[in-house]
Amino acid sequence: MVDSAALAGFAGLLADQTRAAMCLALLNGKPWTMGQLAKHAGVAPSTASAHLTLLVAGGMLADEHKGRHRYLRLADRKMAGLLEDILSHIDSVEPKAAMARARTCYDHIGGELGVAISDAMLRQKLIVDSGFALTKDGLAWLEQVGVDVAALQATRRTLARPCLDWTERRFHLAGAAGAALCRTAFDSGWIERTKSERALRLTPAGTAAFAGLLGVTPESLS
Amino acid sequence: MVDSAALAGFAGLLADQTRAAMCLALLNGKPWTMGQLAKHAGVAPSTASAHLTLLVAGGMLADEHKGRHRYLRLADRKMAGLLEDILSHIDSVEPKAAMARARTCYDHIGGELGVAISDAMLRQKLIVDSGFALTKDGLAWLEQVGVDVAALQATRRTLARPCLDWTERRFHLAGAAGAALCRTAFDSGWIERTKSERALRLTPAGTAAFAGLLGVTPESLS
DNA sequence: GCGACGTTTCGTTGACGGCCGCAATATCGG
DNA sequence: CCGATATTGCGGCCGTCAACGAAACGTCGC
Repeated sequence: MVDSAALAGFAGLLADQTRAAMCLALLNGKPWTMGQLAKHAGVAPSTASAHLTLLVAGGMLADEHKGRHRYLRLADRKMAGLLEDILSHIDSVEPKAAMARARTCYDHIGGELGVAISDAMLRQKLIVDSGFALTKDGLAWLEQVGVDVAALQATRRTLARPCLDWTERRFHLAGAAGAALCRTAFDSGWIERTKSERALRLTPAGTAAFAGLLGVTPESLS
Repeated sequence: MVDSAALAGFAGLLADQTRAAMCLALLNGKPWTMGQLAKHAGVAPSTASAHLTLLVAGGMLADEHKGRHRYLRLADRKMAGLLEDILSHIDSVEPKAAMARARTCYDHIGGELGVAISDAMLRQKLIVDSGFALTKDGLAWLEQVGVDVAALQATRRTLARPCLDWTERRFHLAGAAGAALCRTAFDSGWIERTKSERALRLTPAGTAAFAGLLGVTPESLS
């Protein structure tokens, strides 16, 4: 039996807006330094340091001292998953047009939606299994979607690569192509940001678009 | 920014031990009255009333006025599911700072440490397989550890019995001997309480002691 | 209607926690 | 070694919130 003190103590870690903001910032899976988090949360470094010490002691975060920096990240994937569970529950109070837990991972689409898209692209041989490199069909498909492939190839950035999602433990499409696809999805009104600035909502238009382009059905996202 | 406020607000509902105790009590799915919850949480009715109003306003609980009673229950099944998710995560995170998932089970040692100790005692025939009764060697071993066996036998309490651990689904030593062993371990500095008051931390001295007395190695606790 | 009981509101008290600035410590670059 | 940068520790201030008792309110049983 988990006693009330343990539950209250754990919840107390997130019950402060400053600490909550820090944990949310770390949801992208990348380590931040103490100073970055302090600035992000809008508090003095000394204040942030105390908060982060609390969060680490409470098992929410893990830290690593490297030189004069203290890098912080979520303790593990399970913690990231729990945070997202809580967030999705909070979000679910409002209209639930979103049928999937989707979110941006830096500049590309992550979460279940990202994995579903990548799965479908693999199935249709638009990308290859190893390294997620785009096939000829994949390049053509991107053009059809509305991406300026030539412009992408002009940059030095890797065109397509896999990115491991925290909670899904699955790969999804990243790289220049992933970012371009995400931008197109926004521009076309297929996805839009929720208030949380991190979560995505798949619009009805987006549902139709992904169904037509990839055969991704709403059921495959549940 | 807006998101962190929502998260902090929600977590804040559970961040108080009194409110946490109330929510835990409601996890059985049955409605409780205000007075019952007040007594259960150990606070005055006026205090409990304020807390429950908060929890209802925050969407965690639902209430229903019937006559002169106010019946409270979790808002919905999803909320109950979320609570259980959080609790299960806490269970796996709580002992993270310790080298083993140890905890007290009433007055004796439970968790992985308790199971490991009992396993070792079985292996060394200090207790018998059925009923965990102490053997002659077991009584001598307890004396060696520093337990006043004669004093234990003077009480009416069962000397040794098995206790089924919640999460391990394995038996560990309980009864007067289990309690005495736990007390000795505290007094000798082999184990100490973490802040959570429920989890235990095995000290280096404890690691050495259990290794010498039972051949229990840290590896067997992982 | 009249107590008995459960609940709520109000006002007060006291403790805890977040915040800052400043000083101290540790590391990196030159 | 020195200045710059990053982080931590220490006081002290201030707002917030949980706690209580007393009193008011509403309901039930007789």
